[in-house]
Amino acid sequence: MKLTPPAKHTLDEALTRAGQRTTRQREHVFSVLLDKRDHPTADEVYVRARSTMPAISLATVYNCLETLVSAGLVRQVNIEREPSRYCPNLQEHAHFHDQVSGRVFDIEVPSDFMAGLMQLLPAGYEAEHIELSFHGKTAATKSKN
Amino acid sequence: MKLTPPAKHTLDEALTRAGQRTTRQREHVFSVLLDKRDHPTADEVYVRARSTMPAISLATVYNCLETLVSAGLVRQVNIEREPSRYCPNLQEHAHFHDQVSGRVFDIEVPSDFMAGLMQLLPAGYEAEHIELSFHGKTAATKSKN
DNA sequence: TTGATTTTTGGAATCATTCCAATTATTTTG
DNA sequence: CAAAATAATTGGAATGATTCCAAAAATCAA
Repeated sequence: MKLTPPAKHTLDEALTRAGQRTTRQREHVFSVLLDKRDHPTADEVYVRARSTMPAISLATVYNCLETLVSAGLVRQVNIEREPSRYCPNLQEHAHFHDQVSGRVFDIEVPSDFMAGLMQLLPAGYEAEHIELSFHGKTAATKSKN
Repeated sequence: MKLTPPAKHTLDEALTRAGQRTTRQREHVFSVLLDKRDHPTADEVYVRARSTMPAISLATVYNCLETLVSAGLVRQVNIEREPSRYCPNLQEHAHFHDQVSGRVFDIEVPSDFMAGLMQLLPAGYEAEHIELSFHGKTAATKSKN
């Protein structure tokens, strides 16, 4: 509901670096994402954001998310053509999409591993970003994001 | 424009196995995909299909593509929330998305490699399908798909 | 403060895709 | 083969996530 000082600092700095202002709404949307580390859609963020900022609009949520993404603070996760999801986990990682519950889980990937994937590329291809996602079922869908 | 006998056989068999009929339109859409091995969107398939079957409708193209995908003959490729693309390359492979031209290229992946990726999954996660895509630029965007 | 620039906002617009009900094609059965 | 049953095609309407827009509000710069 409220940004911790270091988070606030990260936000301010990233926004400034991107030439954007820190606004109440951007702070709030960022805090919503940090607060519950799952992978909410814009609409879910909207619902959560409104619980403590009832006047915020959906358009603003979209705007804020886009700003946060382009400032490099948040990652936009697209799974099959479902609504985009947003996650504040910036560490390079893969995703697991539970085909039953629809939920998305972060999968840690050794830092050098992704780099290794680059070897697959023929000469002339320069990837600046790799996306790796698994689709299947979880034993029980036990954890919480 | 016309299915080769082996392709026709593959199609018939896969459709029958899936409990679906072989129709003129399904054959045609399949042939359109085989004819030019790029990664067309439904709309592009529609345009190509119409050039030799002017009466086919967009809804039918969507239906046929969905049928072919579920029959396991065609792979649906989703890149960032762009319109779905379709590719008849069934071999396990990755994709490279050229951020400049928007084009998608197939990237071959050693057959055992994908299996190796499974090791990244914690216990309890069972992936039945892995998606790997690279996003970046190509040296010159020289090839043709 | 004044003006200039950004943001926010609600609603309209967009666009890929799906849905629908009617027609047409294909298969099955008698 | 004809008739009935089933499935596929079609055009247009509906959907739903996202973007666009123009006006109002907030923030910053001078």
